Amino acid sequence: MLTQRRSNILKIVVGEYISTGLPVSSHTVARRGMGVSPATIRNEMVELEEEGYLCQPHTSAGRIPSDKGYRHYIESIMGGVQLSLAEQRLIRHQFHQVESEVEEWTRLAAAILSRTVRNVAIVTLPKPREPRLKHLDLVTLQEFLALLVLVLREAKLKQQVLTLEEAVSQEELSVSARRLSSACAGLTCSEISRKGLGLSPLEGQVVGAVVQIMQAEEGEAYEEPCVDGLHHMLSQPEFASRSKLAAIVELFEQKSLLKSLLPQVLTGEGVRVVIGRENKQDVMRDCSMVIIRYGIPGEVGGALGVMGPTRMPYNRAIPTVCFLSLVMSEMVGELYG
Amino acid sequence: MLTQRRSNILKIVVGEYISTGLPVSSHTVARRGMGVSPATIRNEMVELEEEGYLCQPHTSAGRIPSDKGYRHYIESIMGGVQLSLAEQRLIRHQFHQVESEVEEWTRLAAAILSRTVRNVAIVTLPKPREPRLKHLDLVTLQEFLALLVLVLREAKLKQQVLTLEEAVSQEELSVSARRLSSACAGLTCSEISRKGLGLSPLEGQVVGAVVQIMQAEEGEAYEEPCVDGLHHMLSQPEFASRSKLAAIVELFEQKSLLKSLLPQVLTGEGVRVVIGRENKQDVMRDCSMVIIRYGIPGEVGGALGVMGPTRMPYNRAIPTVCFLSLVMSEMVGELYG
DNA sequence: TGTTAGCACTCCCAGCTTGGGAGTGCTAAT
DNA sequence: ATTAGCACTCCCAAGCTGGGAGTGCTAACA
Repeated sequence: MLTQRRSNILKIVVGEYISTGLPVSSHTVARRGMGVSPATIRNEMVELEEEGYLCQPHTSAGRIPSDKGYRHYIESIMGGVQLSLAEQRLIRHQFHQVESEVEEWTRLAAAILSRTVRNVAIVTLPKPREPRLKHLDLVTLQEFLALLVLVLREAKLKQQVLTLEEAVSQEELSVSARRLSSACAGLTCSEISRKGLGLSPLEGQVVGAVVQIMQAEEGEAYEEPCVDGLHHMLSQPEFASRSKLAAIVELFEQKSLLKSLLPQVLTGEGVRVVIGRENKQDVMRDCSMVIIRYGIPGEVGGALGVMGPTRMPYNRAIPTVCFLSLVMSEMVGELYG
Repeated sequence: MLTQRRSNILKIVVGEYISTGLPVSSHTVARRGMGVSPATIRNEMVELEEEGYLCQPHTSAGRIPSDKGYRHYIESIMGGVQLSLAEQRLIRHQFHQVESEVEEWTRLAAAILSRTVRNVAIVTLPKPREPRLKHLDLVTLQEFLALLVLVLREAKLKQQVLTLEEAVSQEELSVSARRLSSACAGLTCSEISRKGLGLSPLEGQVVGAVVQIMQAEEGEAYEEPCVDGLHHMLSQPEFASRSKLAAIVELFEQKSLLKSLLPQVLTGEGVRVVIGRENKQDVMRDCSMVIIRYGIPGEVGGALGVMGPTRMPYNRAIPTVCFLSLVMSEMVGELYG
């Protein structure tokens, strides 16, 4: 356990380093109102370094927080900071503007998050744990082409073009669509596939496609994420090295990689902070993530979070991520009942 | 008009500079089989420089092509290079794999393009010039919430959540949907809005939403583009300066900016190459674009292209862009008849 | 015993210097 | 017209250097 004074020093070092990016000297800490001289601070800093909370880039430089230092700052020093009511109102207001379009939610969340934290934001669309069919429609495109439209329970659309064996009129398609739609409404993928007998060839084909689409939907833990704020990374001194930058940017472009990363990290509820070497990926050694789930547990949900160098404004990132999760959960709740 | 020899020299300088990124010396050109000594090459280079095809970074360096040099290379020297048949087959094959999903076409095109040219690729979804409604459906979500699903003529889906004035059953919704769907099928936005009289309040609300969605659809010249290969820029020496890089990345993240850029450039048919200072945007001063339209002229179409430093492999970029346009046009044609 | 002023020491870093080398333009000979 | 020879230019990486910021240590002090 840290003494009160050491705790204070750590707090100042973390705060200062996060805002300036430069190693923090004993003078700087003393000036931030500790009431003791730099020499005393130095003595304390030696202790903090020995206990692993701080480190020195080189002998005659100031101190910077280690991963452990950040961890302690977040868990024991920072406290449960929240967004101001004004900020909360503003965010809520922005969400109500795009209430009717689910896809816009994620974009908005990503935009807000990346802007407030000045780092890269990742937000996935909400995804049901067990997708159920709500409605199904068939629309003729050309003689042998029809468009299959699925509405999943969570107001999510899926489409696929079907190449038909024979020409079918829109009326026939509509009849089949209505039959299948009422037969399969509310069912899961596996329930539908069990029904797949005693149907006309056309209906068989449609059901096959439906099952295929829904299976693909079921397979993934998260939707493809929306990414915003990549450009923030360019201005960060920690990404000065080209190779590191390239590796990270590629990670974000290959959104499938991100998808595989989310489930590893997101076990359990609540906000999760992963700092520096706590990351499994080598590329992320100098990065931190603040991520969280949102949605209705066990029913429908997604993930959102922010990623940046370990020198990240956690006192902004954490409350913003938490609040966005809350708002998104509410919106999902309202829509999906 | 350039003499044959100067033309050859320009060709070698451009080719060499594109592949190495270093100023090209008279020795290098001589070694590439001109049959004359470096001194002769130098004399010619002085002429080429005076005519504005080449320039020198500094007095005692080799030459690099100017914008005018690239332009001449593309128009008079490069010739109508094409992709090899093997490459064409490979690309066609890849497209047939994702035949049924329009959105995948654009992603695939962007992936292929960015990979072959090793630069950033931009591909928009196909968009009808004058969207027409094909089909319409209403699905109840909750007591006062319904999902409006539009199928536009080009197999494009749109969705919107409607907040209803009163509770309406799925049956009633289906009846209204069927009525409106058959009444409005094949009509444009303005034709539908003219019909907007003598309807029930519910139907009025639906028609209102339909008109609004379709108007929004009509307003834009291009769909939001899919971007791939941003990471290629990081390895390019011309983006060594942080500020330039940041400006460009931001341009690509703000996809709306891109959308506004496309119509400016894409006037007329055929491939369009914009080199360096020919760009209107200051950020793009050192960049080139190779872009083209695809689709069915006057009916439905989109844009695709590649962007990178002026030192771009035009002899790959141009045929790839052209061929992708051809394939995408065919696919659009097949689907939309 | 905790705190602090003083001081020698460490080490980074920006700026300068320098030598080598790549490449040019010019000239004179072929 | 072409080219060998040569002096000249200019970049650039490497080495050097002085200043400065910051530390750890010591000894004095409350």
